[in-house]
Amino acid sequence: MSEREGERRDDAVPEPFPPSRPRPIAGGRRAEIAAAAARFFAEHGYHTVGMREIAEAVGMRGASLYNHFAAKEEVLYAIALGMTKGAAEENLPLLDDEGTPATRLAALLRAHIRHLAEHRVEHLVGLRELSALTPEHRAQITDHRRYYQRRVRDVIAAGVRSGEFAVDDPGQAAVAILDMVNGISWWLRSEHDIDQVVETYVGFAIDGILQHARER
Amino acid sequence: MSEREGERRDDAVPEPFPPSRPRPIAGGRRAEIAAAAARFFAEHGYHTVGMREIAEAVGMRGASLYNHFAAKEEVLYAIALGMTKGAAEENLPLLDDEGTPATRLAALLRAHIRHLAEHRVEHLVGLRELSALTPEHRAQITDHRRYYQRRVRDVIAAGVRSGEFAVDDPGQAAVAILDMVNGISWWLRSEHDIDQVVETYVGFAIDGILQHARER
DNA sequence: GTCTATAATTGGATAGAC
DNA sequence: GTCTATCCAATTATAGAC
Repeated sequence: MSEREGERRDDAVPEPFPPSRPRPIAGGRRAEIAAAAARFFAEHGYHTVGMREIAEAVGMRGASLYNHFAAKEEVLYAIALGMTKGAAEENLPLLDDEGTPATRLAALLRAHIRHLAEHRVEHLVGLRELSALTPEHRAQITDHRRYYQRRVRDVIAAGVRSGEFAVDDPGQAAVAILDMVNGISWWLRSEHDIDQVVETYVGFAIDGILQHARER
Repeated sequence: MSEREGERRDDAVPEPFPPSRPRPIAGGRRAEIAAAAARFFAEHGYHTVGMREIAEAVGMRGASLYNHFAAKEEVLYAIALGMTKGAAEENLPLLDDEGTPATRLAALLRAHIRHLAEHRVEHLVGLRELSALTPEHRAQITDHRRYYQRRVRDVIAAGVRSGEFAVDDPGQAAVAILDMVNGISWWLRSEHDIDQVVETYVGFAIDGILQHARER
């Protein structure tokens, strides 16, 4: 029920994720192409967008794209990877900060929703176009998402043990919360007040689903 | 704060949805084709599945499909419509039954999740392949979903007025709840215990997000 | 209503000059 | 690294016999 020493926590980081580092998406032309492609993919769907269309958006001809990506599918993979792997690397460290499970999870969710809002199109594409990836690439993306989900489950489980949260199945709660917040990328528009959305959803998750003790 | 007469309720059905009735999806060959297509679309994505593949699954040649559907996109439309319109027609009447907002919404969510579990592939396709529809068809589907969402919002608002629920923004709560439960279609497998999932999620929504008074 | 055959188009990817 | 030109494969949809 109490934490041990303040150094180790019972939801401490499990095996760190394998150091696969295919190629950085950030780095000039490549990033520019991926960003343009993500916008088109999000609006019209992966298969209806042609290489020529993407090329035109960044001011080159279709054939020139192959100097930056070996195939169209590689563009999609870069987008999906930047979203899943990127989100994991930027957000998950917050779970290792000081604080109770409730404060740490709240921090993660705030970062998660903000990340999702900033990379809305990439998120949408990464969620929706999984079936267009090669089996190998799809497996990579799925692994990253599973790892993320497991970390959330673990901090929820820690909160249940400490008495902060009251749910029967931390794994199911993690899935429900992540599906709920990821749903934001489907309807978020620039008109929305992000701060408002963030606080509302953190409340839904922590005070709502996880029944964070609110009477004391 | 109290209900008027027991006949009218303050979340009573708004304008009934327009009686567009393009063609019944149920009815022999057409339904068989749509069902097969839905399975393939869900697994591999709309654009990677060919008419030949669908035809083979129902024991005919690709060209013969055009005796039942005018185009491939019409198959997708039939699937999406059967899912959105079908769900609305089967589930929404539960909101007009007797009972408090909490019991009526719980009944709707139970039916919603069961409907989603029984038509899992259609649900997945209807959620994911919207961008492959013609603008007109996409607008139809979106209208149905908006109507469904509005009905959920209204019953939540009624629950807030009656003091059963405690949320600031019923519309936002409706979106969050529907995104959460619709997320089920992404990971549900036949191994899962549906009854368990249903009760867990109804709890997340009613007792959790909506903070249904649980201390009295 | 199903078939065979094929039209018509699209779009990913490559060759090779510059 | 970008271009022009082109190949090539895949796929929706149609024509017309049965």
